[in-house]
Amino acid sequence: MTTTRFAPSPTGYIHVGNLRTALMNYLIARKAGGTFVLRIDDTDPERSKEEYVDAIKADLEWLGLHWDRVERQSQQLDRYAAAADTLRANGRFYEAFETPTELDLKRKKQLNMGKPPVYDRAALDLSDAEKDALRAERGQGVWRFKLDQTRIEWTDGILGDISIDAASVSDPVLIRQDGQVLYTIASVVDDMEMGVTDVVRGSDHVTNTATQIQIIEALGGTAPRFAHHSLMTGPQGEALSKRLGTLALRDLRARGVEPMALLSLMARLGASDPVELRTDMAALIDGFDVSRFGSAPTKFDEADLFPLTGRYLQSLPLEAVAERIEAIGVPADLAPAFWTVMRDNIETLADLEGWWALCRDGADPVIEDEDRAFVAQAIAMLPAGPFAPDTWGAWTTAVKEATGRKGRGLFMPLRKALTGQAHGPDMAALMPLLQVVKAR
RNA sequence: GUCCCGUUCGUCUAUCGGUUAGGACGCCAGGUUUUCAACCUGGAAAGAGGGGUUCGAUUCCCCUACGGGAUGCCA
Repeated sequence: MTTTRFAPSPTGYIHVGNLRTALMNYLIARKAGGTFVLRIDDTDPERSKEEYVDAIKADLEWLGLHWDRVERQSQQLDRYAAAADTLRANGRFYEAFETPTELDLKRKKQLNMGKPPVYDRAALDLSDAEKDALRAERGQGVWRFKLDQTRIEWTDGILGDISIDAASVSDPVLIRQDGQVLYTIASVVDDMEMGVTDVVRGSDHVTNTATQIQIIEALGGTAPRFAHHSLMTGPQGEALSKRLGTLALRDLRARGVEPMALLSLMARLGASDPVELRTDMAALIDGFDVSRFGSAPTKFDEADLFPLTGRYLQSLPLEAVAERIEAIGVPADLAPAFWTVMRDNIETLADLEGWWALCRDGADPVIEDEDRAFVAQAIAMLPAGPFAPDTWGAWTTAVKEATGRKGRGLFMPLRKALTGQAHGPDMAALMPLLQVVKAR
């Protein structure tokens, strides 16, 4: 049975980058009829905050990415300790005593000599007496996993065949000096115990995967399938991390982005399938295939979200937005007509307010110099309100006969005089909603 | 520095050595609509650079450049 997981650490709000990972895992699980686990990676008590746990859940729920199970790493600490014992028993775990400063110095030296900054395994040569002495002097050491220095290979669901030389990677620290268990082992233990079959995450984890494969094997497990999607960049190819501040899900939500618009983009961007609006999750699940994603960095442009949002809104019936329309002050009797007219002309629901203000208060007319006389004459012919659905047709026909104008030259000046804009809803349908004509 | 991955129209991408290099979105132009939008038709638009291998390279190999990632007692 397919089991996937989304494993955010509650150290901030989730953003579009996280969402891509979450969504892929969600869609894979749903498509296979499997299980989608939400795992809160809160092993770091310093940075993890409860506030963010709640925020992450709220964001996922807003999008409709419902999880089947939720787990917290902070409640699995005994399992990690047990795994550490296994590694010790296997001879794959060793204690090291270098201070962060010493390690930093070693790395700099290696770099200067043009060598890769890989931990030199000096601790492996320590005798028991030396360890005792160091422990007495410095306290507990850190525990490192002893990599088997061969090439680590796997077939990645997106990247294809990957091969990494373990000798080019430092033996990972799995337990800190203060005893805190680190992500690398916690993640592996959880994936094994939760029966995760498919690990889909960002390509920033590729090197982790190499070491984790060895850890899994050392613990007697079998590696799951891995797939690493590319990371996104901004529209210019710049690292997205610089702009992530404005790309949190809650910011996008505040800016009026609709969940299905966001999901439609994220589920296809970077894949060979066209990005088009899907109005429900089933349609998204249906065409999803992680192997169709490319491995090159993907440019993400938040501007793409708004046309999709607009198209989504067009598909909504009045009931879906009735509350919002009432909230901006549209009388109940006008609401159906208002929504029918406006939904084709908005990008986000926030745009409705402007249109309602225009209907309620009228718009400052925009009149070109050469149209001044024409508009004055036409406005004089405009019947008194309230307007009916046939007002526009009757009025423009009369104006046409009186002035000889026709086509665009007839309608555009009138549109601009009444709405102050060159673009907007169908005038015939808009007229009954217009309460005030400032051009009078 | 070292390691991993990458680079095809503006964007996301297709192409398992031989194609007029295809599609989608966007853009432009016509058409339709008595206005806006929508829609229809058409159009412009791409293989980073240099070497190989081959009858033939976007495709395979090498180098260079550029981009992203990794190189933590973060995740």
